[in-house]
Amino acid sequence: MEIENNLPKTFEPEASQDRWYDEWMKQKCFKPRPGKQGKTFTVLMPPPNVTGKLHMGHALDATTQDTLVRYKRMKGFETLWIPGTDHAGISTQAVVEKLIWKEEKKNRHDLGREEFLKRIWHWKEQYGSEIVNQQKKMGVSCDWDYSCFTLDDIPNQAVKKFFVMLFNEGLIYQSDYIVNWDPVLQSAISDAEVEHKDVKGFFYHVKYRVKEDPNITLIVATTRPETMFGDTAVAVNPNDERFKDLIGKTAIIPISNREVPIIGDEHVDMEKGTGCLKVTPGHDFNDFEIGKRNSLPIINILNKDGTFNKNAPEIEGLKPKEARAEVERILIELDLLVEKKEHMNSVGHGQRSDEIVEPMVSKQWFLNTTQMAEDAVKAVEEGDMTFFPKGWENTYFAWLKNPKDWCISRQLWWGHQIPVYYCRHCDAKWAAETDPSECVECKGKDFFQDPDVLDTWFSSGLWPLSTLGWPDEQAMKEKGFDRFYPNECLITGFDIIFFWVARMMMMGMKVTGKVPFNHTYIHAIVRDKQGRKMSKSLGNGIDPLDMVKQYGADAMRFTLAAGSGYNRDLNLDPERIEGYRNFVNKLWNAFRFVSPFLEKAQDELPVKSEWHLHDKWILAELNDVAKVMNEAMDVYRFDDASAAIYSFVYDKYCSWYIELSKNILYGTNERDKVIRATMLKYCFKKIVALLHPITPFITEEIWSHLSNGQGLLMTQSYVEYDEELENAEVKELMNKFIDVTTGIRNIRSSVNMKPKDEIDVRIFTDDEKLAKFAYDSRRFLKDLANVKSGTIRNKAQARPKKSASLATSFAEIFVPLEGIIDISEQVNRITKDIEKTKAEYSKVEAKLNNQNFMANAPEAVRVEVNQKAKLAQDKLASLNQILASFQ
RNA sequence: GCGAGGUUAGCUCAGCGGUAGAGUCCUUGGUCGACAUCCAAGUUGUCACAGGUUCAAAUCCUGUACCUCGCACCA
Repeated sequence: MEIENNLPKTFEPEASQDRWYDEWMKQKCFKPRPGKQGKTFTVLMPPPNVTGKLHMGHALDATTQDTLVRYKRMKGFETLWIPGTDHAGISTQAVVEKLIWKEEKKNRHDLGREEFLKRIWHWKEQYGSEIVNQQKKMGVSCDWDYSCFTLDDIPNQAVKKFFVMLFNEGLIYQSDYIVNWDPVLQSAISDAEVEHKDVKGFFYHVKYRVKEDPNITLIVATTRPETMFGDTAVAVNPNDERFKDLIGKTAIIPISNREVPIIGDEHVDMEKGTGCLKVTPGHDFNDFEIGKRNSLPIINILNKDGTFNKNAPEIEGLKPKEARAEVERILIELDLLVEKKEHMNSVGHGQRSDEIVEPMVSKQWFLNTTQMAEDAVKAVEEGDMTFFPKGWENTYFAWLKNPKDWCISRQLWWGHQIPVYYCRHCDAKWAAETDPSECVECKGKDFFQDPDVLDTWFSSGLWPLSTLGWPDEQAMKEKGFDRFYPNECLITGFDIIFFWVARMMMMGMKVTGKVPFNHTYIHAIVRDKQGRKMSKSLGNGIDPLDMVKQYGADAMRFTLAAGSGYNRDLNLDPERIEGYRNFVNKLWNAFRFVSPFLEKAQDELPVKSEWHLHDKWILAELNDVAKVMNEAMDVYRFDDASAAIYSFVYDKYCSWYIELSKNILYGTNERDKVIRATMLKYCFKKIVALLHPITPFITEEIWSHLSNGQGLLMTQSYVEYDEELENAEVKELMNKFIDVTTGIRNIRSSVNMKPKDEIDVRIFTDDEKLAKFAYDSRRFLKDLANVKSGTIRNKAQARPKKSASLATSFAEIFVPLEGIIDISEQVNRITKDIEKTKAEYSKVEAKLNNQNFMANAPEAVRVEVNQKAKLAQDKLASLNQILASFQ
């Protein structure tokens, strides 16, 4: 029979991807639709930066979320996936500033705030949607109508409302405090944005004279001698016998010769350094605390760009590194430097700028998070929000159980300007949700808004609320706030557990009293195949769009899903994507095989009495896969789900079911052909449904050929486990049949037979069911192992002499080839197998002889071990039979 | 310093009390109507190390070594 097939030989992803994405959009498949569960399912996409380009982390985010969302949608939940983008204050401002500098050699101050912001908005309109288009290439099925930008009207309102609320409660306050100052951004940054890196530096021992007693010099140890211009005390431990008497006296700072008090403070560690500490409250976190305790003055010696100011005249205008060298030179000149030795120092760097941050005292806005943090901890402890995998709650707790006030002001222009107003006339200071027209106190018109903007994470923290319309009541109604809040699940990486997850928890609970989401699934960080972080400097980045182009979005997605379980690293090797591309193609070709027979297939399964054993078997196996996949998806084990369907498609459906079907489909019995075609089609529909959440494009493509106008696959029901289809007996029988077939192939291979050499096979078994089934299946054995003829007898019968042979625990297989085969080689094979089987047997035998085992092991285990012993014995007996046949 | 995770086949990883698994790689053999992005057969492991608990340990406990990652400190 000639088969006509105009389907391409390999799956062509690109055309399929665009076509189906457009179709899904056209049919509004991404919009929430009430389903049979009668419940909603909401997922919030971590909003990528508008400056962003899709990287592997995003691709993983997109894959896990889209897989989950498509799954839940098919399960019949009213599913909403909310997309959006983040204004990402610091990085966006930096990107645009750099661009303007490159093109016009102007900085933001040259342009002025208003003009600069106009430029950023312009840039955002032009490039900000790039990442969205890239997400679409990956097939994400979020409801784009919900899409939101953190600087849109509603998020703006949310930020102001929340700010004013907490301001009026006294939780947001302004204070002169020592903060991490990023000299490149010229802004304060939060503790969380500081990364500590080890830097090689020096330890300096410097002489400080004592005014009251010229004979005494104090040796002060420091890593930063240049900051001595900001010293306002020298501190020793009050219990330190060496220096006790000096407390209350006066030290003279080198170079500037300024006089400062010598104080006692418990913070000073007698063991460390020289036991004498220079105190610089303006530029060191610990010293700031010492200063507060001892009412020391603060001297700021740095400009906003990190250079030294006029309070350090000898090094004014220098950068810290140059200043240090200069101070060192002067100290040597004055013979005040006692010692300089190498020292590894961990120094704070700005996360965005990668520049050394300088502790500096300045007026900033802080949010007191003590109570909110406590509530957020409690919510997880009491199970209102659960982490998957659970271990990540430790990271969450570590941050929230030791809350520090959060510095929320940034000296930037791009972001939410702090809604606090100052009256020039009467010194009033107030927070307002809407632009005020007059001073709240004196009704004067001469007031101004605080120039700072809020930390990006302040608006991100309100994201679960603002994306659903809060605080605008009309918008909340339209977007279904009451139905979709709390979200069901948040999916993100562990690096932003405290930046984002913790803050959403705190802020969401503060506003609504309810957690913003019930689950947090923390996925892995994508690394290169050697486990290194992907970075520009290493050049080891893998561009997801390249991969999509090369292998298709489905292959890319399957790879990421298969790598996503409860692991924290995902080491990605492009070869793996290639492997899964092959899988996608395998599926395609399986479909190509089935497709010519679809005409014959009926829509309904035939009555059970017409099911062939193969049919019962494949339906039972398919049912198992459905069970595994449902269970795995529900707990975010995308790896288990992927593995289950992968092995089903390859090892069950293609290798056996399709192969066994050929004889029927190319045979003469028309009724059998119809049944088999129907079964193949039925299974294929289930396979593509099961796979659809992971590989949406090819499955939708194949479905379009199978569906007979049932609509799109993505709107179909997911495959559920069905107890009726369980069939342990059939599975056991098929497995034995597979073992026999494999055994025959094995024998063929061991004697180097060509595939086209036909053979005669003698099978000996006492398993009557198998004997009957194998006999009935003789035409299939011809196809599968080129068996021309053979016999099936019970083990009481005599074995053929000198045959290539093999034994399982339930059958012996002989292929008489006397004269052709190398007997000694066959004897070797069998002997080796005997050794192996003996070893297995002695293991179980030891258990059975162990009285403690028999007394303590559970019944089920004992039965199992007994069975194993019997199987091993049976196999041994068979092997010995075979060995005897060589005599 | 505190905390979390890891160490299983050459590579990438799953398994987390009852006979060591997958993919990939490798070896051998295969062209005829699904697929060479394929098929068949095969090889591959002191489950880091040392103790302990248990009838039974890759799996639980303790310790050691090495690797990752957080957090803190750093005069």
